[in-house]
Amino acid sequence: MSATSAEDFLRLDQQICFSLNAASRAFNGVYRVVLKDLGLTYPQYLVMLVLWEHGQLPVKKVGEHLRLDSGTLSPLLKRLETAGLVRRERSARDERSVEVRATEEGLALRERALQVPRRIVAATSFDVDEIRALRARLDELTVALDAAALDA
Amino acid sequence: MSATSAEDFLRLDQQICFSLNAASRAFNGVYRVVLKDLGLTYPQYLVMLVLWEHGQLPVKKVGEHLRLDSGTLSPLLKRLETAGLVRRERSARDERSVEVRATEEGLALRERALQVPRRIVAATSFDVDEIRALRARLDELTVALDAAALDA
DNA sequence: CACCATCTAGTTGTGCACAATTGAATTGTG
DNA sequence: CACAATTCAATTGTGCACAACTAGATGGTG
Repeated sequence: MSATSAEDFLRLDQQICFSLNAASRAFNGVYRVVLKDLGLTYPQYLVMLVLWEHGQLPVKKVGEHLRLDSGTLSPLLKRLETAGLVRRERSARDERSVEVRATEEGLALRERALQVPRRIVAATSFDVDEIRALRARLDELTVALDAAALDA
Repeated sequence: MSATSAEDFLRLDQQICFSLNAASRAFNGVYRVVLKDLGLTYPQYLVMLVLWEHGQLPVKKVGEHLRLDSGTLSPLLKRLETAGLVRRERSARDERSVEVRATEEGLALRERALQVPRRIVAATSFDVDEIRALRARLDELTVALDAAALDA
């Protein structure tokens, strides 16, 4: 009778998912506010972070950094190109590949973006160690979930 | 020189957001696999959970439970109605409101859904206390982020 | 009682995530 | 070298999140 019932599990799992989902969307809300000045969405900001850090990269590599595929990246990069922040050029060495890099305008945006992270961290009300611990926990979770998704 | 630079903050915040985002999407992936048999997406499953737990509810209340607005719920509920799982009826007492409830088929689906949570919890490789602790942490985060989003 | 602010769903439009497919280029193997 | 398998980006289609707006119903106030 003390065995955990399906109902208990249901409540429990609902809450962890709700919590994760809610936190993710709450983050998104804060980013939306903070990034509005820069004219970027959160996923676009992530792409710019990757380009600022690594310079020119093929779409494939950008996708590996962000765990995104071309179905998401192609239209996103096209919007960034329309906004004048990145350039896409088919690679001469491997014609399958498309190299992406920030334009001058895209590089200039980095200066204004430098204040973003501080504002985000402040918004969490967590300190560095707390964030680190939470991140580690979430990464464990992701590894386990990814492994589980492959089985079924 | 020991003050945390903008670059450090950038790296840190990038990782917490990456981690949260990745975990959220990993959860989604597991749910996609597990819910495929039931013919539900994860958000649809959440709506059914609410209806199973609370019975008939106006769209507004469903949205409050899930933190979703009519822009998301209206088409989602329409899909569930097309699938024969819910019914929508404009309230007689308040014509602004639309009452949503599970059909018999929708209620029957609950039996098959009872096994879902156990599989999800198993996929996390976390035990009950770990999940509870993580959930509490995420809820704190959400509260802080929501509060911060209102300021700006 | 009349009118205005508010509330509720729904719609429209934008952007993201992801599955599935396509087409072209490349690589590996016989 | 030829050809089959693989790789990469793009496209198509579905579904969700959210902002902005519409239309209709309701309720409070002068």
